[in-house]
Amino acid sequence: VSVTIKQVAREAGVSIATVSRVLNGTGPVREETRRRVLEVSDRLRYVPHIAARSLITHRTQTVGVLLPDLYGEFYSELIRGIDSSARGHGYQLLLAGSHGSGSDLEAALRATRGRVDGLIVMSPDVSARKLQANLPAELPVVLLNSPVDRPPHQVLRVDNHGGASSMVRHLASLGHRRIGFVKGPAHNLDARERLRGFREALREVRGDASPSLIIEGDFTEDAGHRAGRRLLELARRPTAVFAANDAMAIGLLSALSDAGVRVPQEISVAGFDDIPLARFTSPPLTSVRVPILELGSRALELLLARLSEGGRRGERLEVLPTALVARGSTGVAHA
Amino acid sequence: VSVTIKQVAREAGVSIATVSRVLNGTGPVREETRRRVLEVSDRLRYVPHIAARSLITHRTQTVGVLLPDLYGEFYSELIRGIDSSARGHGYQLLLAGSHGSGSDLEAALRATRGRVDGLIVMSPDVSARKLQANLPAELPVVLLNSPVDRPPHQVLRVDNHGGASSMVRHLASLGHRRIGFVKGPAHNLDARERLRGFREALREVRGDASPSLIIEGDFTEDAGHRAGRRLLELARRPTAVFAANDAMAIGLLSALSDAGVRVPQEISVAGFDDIPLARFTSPPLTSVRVPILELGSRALELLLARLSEGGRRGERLEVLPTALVARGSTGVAHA
DNA sequence: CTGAAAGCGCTTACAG
DNA sequence: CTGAAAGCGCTTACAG
Repeated sequence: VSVTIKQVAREAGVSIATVSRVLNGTGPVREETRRRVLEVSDRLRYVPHIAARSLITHRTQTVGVLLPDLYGEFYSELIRGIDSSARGHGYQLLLAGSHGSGSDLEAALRATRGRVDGLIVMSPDVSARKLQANLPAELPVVLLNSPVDRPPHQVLRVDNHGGASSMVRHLASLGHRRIGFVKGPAHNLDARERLRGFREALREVRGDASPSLIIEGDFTEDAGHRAGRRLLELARRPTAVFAANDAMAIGLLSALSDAGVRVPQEISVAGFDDIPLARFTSPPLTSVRVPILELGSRALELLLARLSEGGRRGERLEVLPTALVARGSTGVAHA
Repeated sequence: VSVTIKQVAREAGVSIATVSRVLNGTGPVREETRRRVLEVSDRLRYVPHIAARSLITHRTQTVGVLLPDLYGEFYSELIRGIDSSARGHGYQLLLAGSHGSGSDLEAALRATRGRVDGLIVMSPDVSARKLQANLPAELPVVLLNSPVDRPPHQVLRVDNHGGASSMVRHLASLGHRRIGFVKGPAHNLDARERLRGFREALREVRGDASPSLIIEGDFTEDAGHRAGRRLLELARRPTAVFAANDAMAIGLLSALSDAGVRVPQEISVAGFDDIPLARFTSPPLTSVRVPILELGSRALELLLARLSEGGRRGERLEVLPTALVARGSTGVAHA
């Protein structure tokens, strides 16, 4: 169907080896020959067959991206970061989402054999051991927010703990001591680290550590909404609520609005991630900025570095800083 | 590095042809041979090299997905729909976003040669002619919301026109006649169709057709915010505003909230897309439901159908219906 | 039921 | 500077 190198060679009156050399810029070629080959190749709209090439070169110019899920703005930003960086370096993206269960991850991993040069894997939910067992040893891998941190894998993390702590300190500086927290999924590393940061900082500022102030959640708007209702039923309401991600904070805002509770006059609300939408909730959401786009592009860069590394070993763990972004949803504690 | 079919064959004491037959379930094989090959292949953790296979079979089990952009919830939902459907059928996704300009699209298209069995292309911004010229004739293609509708390409569309009209009728039924409209990007087909639906329905209900009620926009929250401010400066404010997508409606809500204008008491606000977040704005956003997830999964199914079609020709244009979802952001006209 | 061989579209030593 | 040939890891007629 498509035009092959053979046709270009015949048409240009040279061997396929020469065509290959011209197109790859390898080896010496007479200028006139070069021009002729290029002219024919353009005219025939020849595009090299990558699969054939990669069989020999062992390079596919493709990066596999395995994500636990694809729901929501977080992932689209992450993918955007990876994609824009990949594009810049001439790489394609093979995407696989929703490997919720371990066997899905394994299947997705297997399916990438021979089609990618490296892997970016985000798997905050899977146990470290399981992950280790499934990762192909021969492929460079960058792990995002993963519980694994031993070589030979590069790990890129977000400073979840530090971000959560600084939010608590921010709230404390506004006078809050009774602070509700809406948790993320129990097996999710990000969620656990955020909870840990919350707890430690709360102790530091001598906040109220009542268990009733900590509500279950799963990172969805719905969970935030439910958590909001539960918190409102408390005998002693918190003066502020910190949700482990923005989606839940948005659900929280919605529940408070439904109940006629004013934010931040009666209750302050804070989130985590600082998704693009956070600026546009009412009131605008105070959050912890996670450089999602950068997380994606940096992951790709680390992977490319490993690809060209050739055995050299560098840092294995990199942590991206977070930043507190104070907006209208947090204010001084009322009572 | 990886184990090849040759190693499996040697280890199992058979020819590579036999290994191939066993693994693909083609051709007759003695049960005992079969078992032995399977045992060895499992033990060695053999995974066939897809690139090598696809060189012969001309099938890659991969679908290329080309999107104009990756920003926001719309795209993550769309990708999620495509991905979940692809996974179910054993297909991988090769993703390329942000082909804003025509040459990017062409580059992205070329890069897919030999690595995909078919293409899902969303390109509401590019002119029909340009698109036609670049699409590989030999590859099955499904076009999403694209201006092209002539064979041989399958086109899947969302009923933008009908959705916009029904929103106008909804607003009219609440007594609104002075309705502002925030446009999407000028060259975007979805945006144009929504505007057209708005205009036609507005005429139907004898609404105010003042040009000052139609504001420029580009589908971002920021544009919605700016549009909100502009509308508030009008001598005669509209009693309702219809944004061409939810992101802009959210920006609008934020601008109104900043200005202390109550929604829907003073102004009704409506969006388009019904992204997951629309339920959680305050007040919850009235919108037009676009089945984004279904758009993605349906696109993949249509593509797969074309792949197995073998020359048979079916419907070439399919339009997914939209649905009005009335929530708290729209109410009866005040004055 | 099984194997030897051709061939998919490329790249790359090896000669010349 | 250029070409013939080997080979990447597979699949698939063709024999037997």
